Amino acid sequence: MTRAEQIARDIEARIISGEVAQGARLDESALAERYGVSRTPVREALGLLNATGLIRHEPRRGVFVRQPGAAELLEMFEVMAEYEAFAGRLAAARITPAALDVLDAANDRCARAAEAGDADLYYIENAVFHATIYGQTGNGFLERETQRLHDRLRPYRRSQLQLRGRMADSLAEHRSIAQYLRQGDGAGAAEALRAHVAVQGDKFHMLLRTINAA
Amino acid sequence: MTRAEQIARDIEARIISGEVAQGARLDESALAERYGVSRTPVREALGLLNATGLIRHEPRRGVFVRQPGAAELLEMFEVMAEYEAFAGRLAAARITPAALDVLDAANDRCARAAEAGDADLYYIENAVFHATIYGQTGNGFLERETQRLHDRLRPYRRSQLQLRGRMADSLAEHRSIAQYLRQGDGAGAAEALRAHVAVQGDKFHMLLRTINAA
DNA sequence: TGATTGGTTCTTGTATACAAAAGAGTTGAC
DNA sequence: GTCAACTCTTTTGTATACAAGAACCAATCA
Repeated sequence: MTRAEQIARDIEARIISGEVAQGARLDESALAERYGVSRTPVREALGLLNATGLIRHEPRRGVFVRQPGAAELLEMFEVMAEYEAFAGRLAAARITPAALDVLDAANDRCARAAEAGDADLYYIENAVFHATIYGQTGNGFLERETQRLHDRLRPYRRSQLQLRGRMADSLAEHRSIAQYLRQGDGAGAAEALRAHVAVQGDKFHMLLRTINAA
Repeated sequence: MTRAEQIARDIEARIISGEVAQGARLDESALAERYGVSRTPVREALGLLNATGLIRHEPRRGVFVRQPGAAELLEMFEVMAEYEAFAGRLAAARITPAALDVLDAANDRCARAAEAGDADLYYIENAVFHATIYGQTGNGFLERETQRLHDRLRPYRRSQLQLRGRMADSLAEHRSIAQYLRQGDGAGAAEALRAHVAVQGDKFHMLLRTINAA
């Protein structure tokens, strides 16, 4: 991994964690000094982040942190739900028995995490569950695009788990989804995944709270 | 527009036009000399293209043109059809009367282009038609993502128009789609758009021919 | 007193120079 | 004769230096 990529990862983490505020300007020289490198790899890193949409680059002006607001996040979740539904529909027809076992194993680990109340661990296994479905669509392009948006929404999806009882509900939905996939029911899997990801009810308020906290 | 962006545009055009071959290595120094600049803006430009997926950047190895093969193109079209269908479903509920008029106007211009057998003009108006739908989804994120994939598939969608009678068929489909949207029939619009974009029948062979020609 | 214009300073965009790593070719040993 | 290691070349990754454009501040004029 090149130096620029490391810096990009670190800046990304600091933005997502809220350490650098919304709309803040990222000064190249300051970042260069912070990471003990020249401006060149910093610019490279900012270019990478610009591609992911995490920052906004205004020519001759500078780069600014571009945290999406509530409206844009809802838009992104709306698209994410559609991605998941589509992936589920394809996966239902194409999934392998081995992958179904992987889903069950991930759900079992989710169950243990839920019992222990370990949201971090739960989220990791949750990510495995979803990534496995993406990988079973038989469509590599869809897999990459979906994973990309999933990664981008990670901090917000993760915050949903803070909701009381959400981990148990989420796990139950996972079990249901796995069942649909096992039965080859594409429409069922699609609808279950759409509902699983959609921001509705209490999840909406939790999302707002997450945004306001940052 | 900065120098790096201009160079990125030009390289992109040369890749899409097939002037630079699939898998070819893009030499930074050579490009710098070609455009009469130093390696720095060239690297910046390659970074931009890397983000769009048009080139593949292997650390310490170099950058290579990454033209998608038939399999990946079919994957991309499969996702594109889903995007269009989703956009259509949303737009059917949210489209404005003014936008419906824009669709009709674009179709009228498409009709004139079809009569004149002008595939270039047809494609331009066709792009207006689709972009209008994207813009009426009420979801800015979806609009940008869909437009991005549309742009990426542009050369291949365009080549479909070379098919005998395809312009007339495409126009009829446009009329039908506009009708569904006017009636607020989301499911109808979604299916019509999916079928309109999907690669099937003769379109499949035309796509293969386009790939082989490049 | 307010607005506009000029200059100054700060920041980004670009050029050049240097370092490090990967690949290929050659040479030597088994 | 073949394989491996070493060196040399090529190319990328990084640092430094320079140029150009934008924002800000002050001074002057209306």
